[in-house]
Amino acid sequence: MKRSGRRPGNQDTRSSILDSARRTFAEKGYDKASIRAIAAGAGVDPALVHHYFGTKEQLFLAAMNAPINPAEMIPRALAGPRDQAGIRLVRLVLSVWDSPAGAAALAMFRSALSNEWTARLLREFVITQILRRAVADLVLEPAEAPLRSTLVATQIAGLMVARYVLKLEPLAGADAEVLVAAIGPNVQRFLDDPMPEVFKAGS
Amino acid sequence: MKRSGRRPGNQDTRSSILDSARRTFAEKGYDKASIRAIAAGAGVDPALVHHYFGTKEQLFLAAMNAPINPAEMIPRALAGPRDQAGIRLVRLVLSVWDSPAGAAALAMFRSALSNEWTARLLREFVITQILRRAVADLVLEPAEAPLRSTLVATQIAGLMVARYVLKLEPLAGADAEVLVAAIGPNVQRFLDDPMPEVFKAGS
DNA sequence: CGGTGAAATCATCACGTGATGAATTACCAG
DNA sequence: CTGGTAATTCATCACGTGATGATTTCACCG
Repeated sequence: MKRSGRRPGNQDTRSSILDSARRTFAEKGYDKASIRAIAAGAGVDPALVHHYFGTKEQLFLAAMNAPINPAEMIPRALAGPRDQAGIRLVRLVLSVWDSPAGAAALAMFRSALSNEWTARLLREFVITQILRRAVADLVLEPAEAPLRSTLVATQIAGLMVARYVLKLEPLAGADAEVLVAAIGPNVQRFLDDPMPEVFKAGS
Repeated sequence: MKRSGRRPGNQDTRSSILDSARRTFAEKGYDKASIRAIAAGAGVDPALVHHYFGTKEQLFLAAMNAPINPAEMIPRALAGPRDQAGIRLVRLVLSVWDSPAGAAALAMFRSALSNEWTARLLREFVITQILRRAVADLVLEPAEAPLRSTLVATQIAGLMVARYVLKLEPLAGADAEVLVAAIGPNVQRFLDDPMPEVFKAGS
């Protein structure tokens, strides 16, 4: 009367595990997303998750690898008049995160806020791939690029926290273009506005 | 050969537990801050923590109650010329969080990013005590106050995330006044700048 | 028809968590 | 000196976690 063993049909369980992993990581973060919950979300035994992807870290990396590919969308933010880069940046961020494909990005972000090694992961990813590779190009004075790009990151991260994590109303339910129009110019000013003369005081 | 029972000396263990709780909550967040770790930080048995404060939630609330009292510092942000409120607000935030007393606030913030009920806690606290009670007064047009104040919250939250949670350099190590000068004006613009005409598109 | 390897499940293990109740000790009033 | 009460510790419990190894079943190929 045992019914172990292989189940008929489904040969796409591997990718359905990945889907469930992205969804679960997105709404719970890395720590609180249990392998059991991910397995249940895919209608599958927890051990099977380990069978396909080894450890939990590897599953997380596998879930993040495919959908996060900024190399394709960075040019889209750079193209166009330079004095509207801030607006384009905010619009790009919102369009990515509001789309279903943004679940993976949201997963990584939420995880980075509560877990140490995912935070390191995101930090290095954001710094090397986004800030230094894209935002820094928008800054005229190279010496100011590091601080200016982290200031931009400040506004973008705050938007994501308020809208997607804390869900502060009415901002969380606001139309994307309203936010683009309201926040974009401020991002632009982080890129352009003259820096205070206190600039040399670094660390 | 048992050495249970009461220890000599120390009658201030209760407050030392609270101290350890604030420190631990601040650097780990609500979930990852184990009662065992808090007890160890105070050099005390875990059961004693339950003895003084009942459940973990009650301990968290007790640890947050005392040091978070915005009623005293809100007037400080409101006083002064209205067109520099943004600068004063950023300066106030940084001064609070950079001080050792800011550990409790940091605890609440980090916890709100990873835990559901602490998020609700902070959300309602921030909305009712900070935004509606202070920031909203700075907005000229009352109808715009809700959105404008959450926009301000966006920038403030992003500053805290980047500086204290993700620790993005060079922003994390930057001098406070540099950030005040760079970010304050943008906060001010969230209060003053004309809103886009797309405004009616709410939820 | 058979058999080989992958897919899937079951039954655990070791561990850390929050929490509880009993036992032990120190302090203080009488 | 003697109770009694509060402070502190010990020994657990029940639970959820990530992970492993054995075992069973299916699919496919010859």
